[in-house]
Amino acid sequence: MVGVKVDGRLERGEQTRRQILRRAAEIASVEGLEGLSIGRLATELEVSKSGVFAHFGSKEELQLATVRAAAKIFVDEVVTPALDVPPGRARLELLLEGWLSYSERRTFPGGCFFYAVQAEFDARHGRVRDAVAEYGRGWNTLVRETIEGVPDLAVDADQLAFELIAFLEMANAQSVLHDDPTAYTRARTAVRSTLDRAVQA
Amino acid sequence: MVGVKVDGRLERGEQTRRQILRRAAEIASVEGLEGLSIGRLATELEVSKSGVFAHFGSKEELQLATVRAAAKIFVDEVVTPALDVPPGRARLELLLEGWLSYSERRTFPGGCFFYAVQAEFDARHGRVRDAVAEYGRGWNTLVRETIEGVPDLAVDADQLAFELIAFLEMANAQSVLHDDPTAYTRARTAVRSTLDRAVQA
DNA sequence: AATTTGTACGAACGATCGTACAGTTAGTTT
DNA sequence: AAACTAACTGTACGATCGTTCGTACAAATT
Repeated sequence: MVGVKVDGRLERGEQTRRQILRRAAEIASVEGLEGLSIGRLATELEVSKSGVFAHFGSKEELQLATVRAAAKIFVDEVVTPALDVPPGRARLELLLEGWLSYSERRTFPGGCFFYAVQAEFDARHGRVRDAVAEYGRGWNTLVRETIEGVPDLAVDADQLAFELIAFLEMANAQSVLHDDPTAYTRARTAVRSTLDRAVQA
Repeated sequence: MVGVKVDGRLERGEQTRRQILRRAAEIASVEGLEGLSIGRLATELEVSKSGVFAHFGSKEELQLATVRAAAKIFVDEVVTPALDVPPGRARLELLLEGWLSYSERRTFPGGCFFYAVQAEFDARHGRVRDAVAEYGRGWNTLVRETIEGVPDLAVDADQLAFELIAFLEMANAQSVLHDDPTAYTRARTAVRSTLDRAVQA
């Protein structure tokens, strides 16, 4: 039964909502979640301002929904492919390379969505910051646990996760700011040598 | 002749300007250079909005002046102390530790000013982004040249600078976002082991 | 066929944004 | 003492912000 009875109105609403959130995530990766404005979003999508607003009820809810939508894209692009291979060094390398590729191919036009919004909200207060921080913790945890799944790797997993993630974010930052794709090469070099060193410990 | 004849009006103006820019840099490190508003700045400093505006003539000029003012603080806090010791490993370590301390002690309330504004402007266009990118290049160059001043360190200086700076920025990001001071410990560990490994190469 | 439900619209609100300009005040020059 | 100058103020502007509300219309339910 593929064709479940579906309300055409709800269907249309969800589609509009998806379009709004996709565009919102794109804008936010460049101009930040505060740079997002409901009016601009409406103009670019050629819908009414109140139409956009009605989907979320407040700007804060729009920002939260945008973060969730971006997280879904991130998971699809980076996390899920890595979880498709068994734990071990291959999974770890796929996870890291997946991140670099996700950033490098500009899944979001401003580079990694979460790099942008973490830096934007890190020193603020409120629900958006809390949500962003929570996703950051989730990413840290995933990397750490993936490291722990690698045998013959008797190092501090937290420390190694810190260093590896640092390389990824640095590559994103440098490549976007200076339009310099070699940053990804440097990150790959750093990841490989750090991993090699950790395995022979 | 210490008491050079000075125009008291210009003197007062410069002092006001300095107060504006100090506060502007503090705000921008938390809320970003776009989060800065002339009206808010005026309210907090208890001066008139037009008084603030008159000092710069446009918001973009205020942003540029804020970046320059923050750069001066950064140089005073991080760069100058390191240049006071002769080139070599001691200077490199002082430079890196100076940065970590500058971030850790919250010279700017939102952590490193340049981390915040780089992430904010990296994907934009215009004079502010160009200025921020230029200071970023200057910092990269300084770290690389300081590395090159260390004897018995036959590694790719660009690569090493990439990795070391990555650790610093990661510490800043993690500590601010998660209110976690142990990020600095991790960065110091990473810096030391990376440096030790580079020196025995 | 009548009624309810959900999406989207248009107009308007108070607040705040950056900016403009004429006027006030205080220190400098003549 | 008069003329001038620089910092600063007060008021006002058009634009845009997030938000509210009443309405229009299509789809689903009765």
